[in-house]
Amino acid sequence: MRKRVSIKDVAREAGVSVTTTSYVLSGKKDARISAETARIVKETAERLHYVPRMSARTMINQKSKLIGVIIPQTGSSSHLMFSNPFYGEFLSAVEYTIRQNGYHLLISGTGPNQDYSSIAQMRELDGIIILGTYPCSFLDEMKTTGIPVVLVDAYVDDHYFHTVSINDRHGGYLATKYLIDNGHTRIAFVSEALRDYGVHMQRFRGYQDALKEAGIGLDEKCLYTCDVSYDSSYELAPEIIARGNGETAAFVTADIMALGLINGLKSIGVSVPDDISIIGFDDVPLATMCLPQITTVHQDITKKGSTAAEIVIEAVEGGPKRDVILPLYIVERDSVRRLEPQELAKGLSICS
Amino acid sequence: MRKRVSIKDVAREAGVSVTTTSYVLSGKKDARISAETARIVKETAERLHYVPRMSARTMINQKSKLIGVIIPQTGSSSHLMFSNPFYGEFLSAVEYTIRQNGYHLLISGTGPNQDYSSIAQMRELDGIIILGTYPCSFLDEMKTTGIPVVLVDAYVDDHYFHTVSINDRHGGYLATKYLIDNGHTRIAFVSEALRDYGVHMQRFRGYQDALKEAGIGLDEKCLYTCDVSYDSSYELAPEIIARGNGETAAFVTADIMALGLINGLKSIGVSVPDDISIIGFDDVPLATMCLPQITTVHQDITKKGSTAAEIVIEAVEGGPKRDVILPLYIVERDSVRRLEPQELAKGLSICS
DNA sequence: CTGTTAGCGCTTTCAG
DNA sequence: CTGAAAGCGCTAACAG
Repeated sequence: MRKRVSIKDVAREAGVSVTTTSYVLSGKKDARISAETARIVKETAERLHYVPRMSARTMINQKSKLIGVIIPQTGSSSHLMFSNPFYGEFLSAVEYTIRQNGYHLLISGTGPNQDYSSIAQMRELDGIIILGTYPCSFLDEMKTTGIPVVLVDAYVDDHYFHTVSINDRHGGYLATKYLIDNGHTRIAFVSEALRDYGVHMQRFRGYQDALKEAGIGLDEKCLYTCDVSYDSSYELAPEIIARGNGETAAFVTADIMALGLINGLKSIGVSVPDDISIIGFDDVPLATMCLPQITTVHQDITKKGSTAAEIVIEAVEGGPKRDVILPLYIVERDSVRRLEPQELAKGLSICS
Repeated sequence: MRKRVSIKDVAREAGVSVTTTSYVLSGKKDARISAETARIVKETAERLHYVPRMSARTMINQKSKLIGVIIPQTGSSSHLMFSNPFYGEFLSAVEYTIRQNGYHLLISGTGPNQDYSSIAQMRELDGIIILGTYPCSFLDEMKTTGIPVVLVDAYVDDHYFHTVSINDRHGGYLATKYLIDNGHTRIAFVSEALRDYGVHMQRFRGYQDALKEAGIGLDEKCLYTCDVSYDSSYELAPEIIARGNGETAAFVTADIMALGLINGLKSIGVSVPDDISIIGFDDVPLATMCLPQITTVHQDITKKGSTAAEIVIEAVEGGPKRDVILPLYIVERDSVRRLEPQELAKGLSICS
């Protein structure tokens, strides 16, 4: 391998100084360079396949043109959580938007001995997009870096952070209300373990709101917890039946979990929606690929990604604090059954 | 924001020179530094929250500790192809392995006016993992950068590139043979448009091999093409039926397509496996989340990712050329039905 | 065992 | 309109 061509080489070859070369190639507006010189320099750079090194530029500009994205990891293996298709779709939108603006994407999980603020500083990230909920200490560390951060799907009230989210509480309300409007009164709530500032907590509040509005008391026995994964919710199915609370419906706070539950239920002879109705959340493509197709709360994941990306970039370039809330609506499909009045008292037939 | 602390600050604060500081912090083995000095320096660095900047290191070492991954993009929107869960799982494994070795992941698609070799040089990537098939001109450009490249799922015979793959031809053979062994003789082949060096081409060869072995002639009318996406294969369903070739089975070269086809068929009243049997390829988690669960050719996607990652890292650090072929086997599930002898002549009942 | 110093490739005053 | 030179943060000879 021959040595890589530097700006010096271009300058020498073009017969001008490095300054001139730099001016031409970085397109400085106030550089009074003759058209002819500029042409020669550009041509020479092209001919030598000159590509400026970001590392050198970064040292000077204090700008790396790099955006970091933090995606939740699976607890067990600390692999990135791409098992939930939500993240792939989100990332795809972020990458596209970022790239259109001349940035690149650094993607990294964090291990026990490597905190992200170090990675951020080491790589001199211009901006960071954080997906999901993290301990306050983690976010405080991020603040000390001074790097703009966009929080996605986290309820943290701190002026430092930009946010993009949906109204999860309202979403939870809509989902639960939809079940109630379809005649259900015994409604299970299935979610990830509730954490402060987390989306599931908010969806739970919405669940409570709808119950309260309908005059239905909250029954702690109808609350279930599992990981946000297909397998975990699949395995939850027998427990729901075993507890025998007679739910006729369940609000499951992520489609991937809803699908796991539906299939888990199916595997023990319980049919959705015939025996129990299920409504999900997210509206990932998966929701229409299965049987029954999942009735769910729709959010625009791609839009969430592109919005987060736009906001970091704006922030990097000095933009103001932004907090965006994206819309939400119910998509009716086949996993919820209308319960007729006479069935109300019966409860889940399997348990009778 | 106060200015970021540099190695100079640490040196001054610790009362030693920058050299000493550098030696201590970058853990040079041959540095004869007194234990006491080392302790003080480390402590000071800690106290000042010193984090070395990679950009400066990169300039010196010519090593960025960055690995680039190229993921196929959707033709239409040039978003990363995360709609196929294959890529998420793959990426997840790469990221994890890379990170364990002190590298980070740069992920970027490429647009029309931004060729990847420029990105690679600009970011001074240490290594590159390329997923899928690209024009030779693209690969030739990569070669000129001198950066180690691992090709995943591409059949390019060039000593420059490391490769990790599976025996796609054998996989295609296994899949087709499985259908034949189950009594099928009219077998459709559904794949992405065949490209030289591509995995689908190889799988097609395997399809031919099995047909030939069984003395079944190749019928061009039974060859179908669509995008590697759920929607695209969903829409293919009516065409397969309309052509009226009487296939009793289909080998579909990706699970995501197989699922789309199954559901597309279902939507027009054709049942899998009752009316037509389908075998997929990949064994993504999706294959067990649907009904019927998809009989498919299993490959270990996570292993593929971690292997690719290991190979780039080895290559970066001067390792030899490697070509790894991962194993493959059939997973029997519910999308293939055994065809009884008397049904053989009948063909697809729908078309009769 | 530790300090001085010369760059790595690039941008940017400041002089011509 | 163009060039010389300083310096971003860090490492690695080379001296002491």
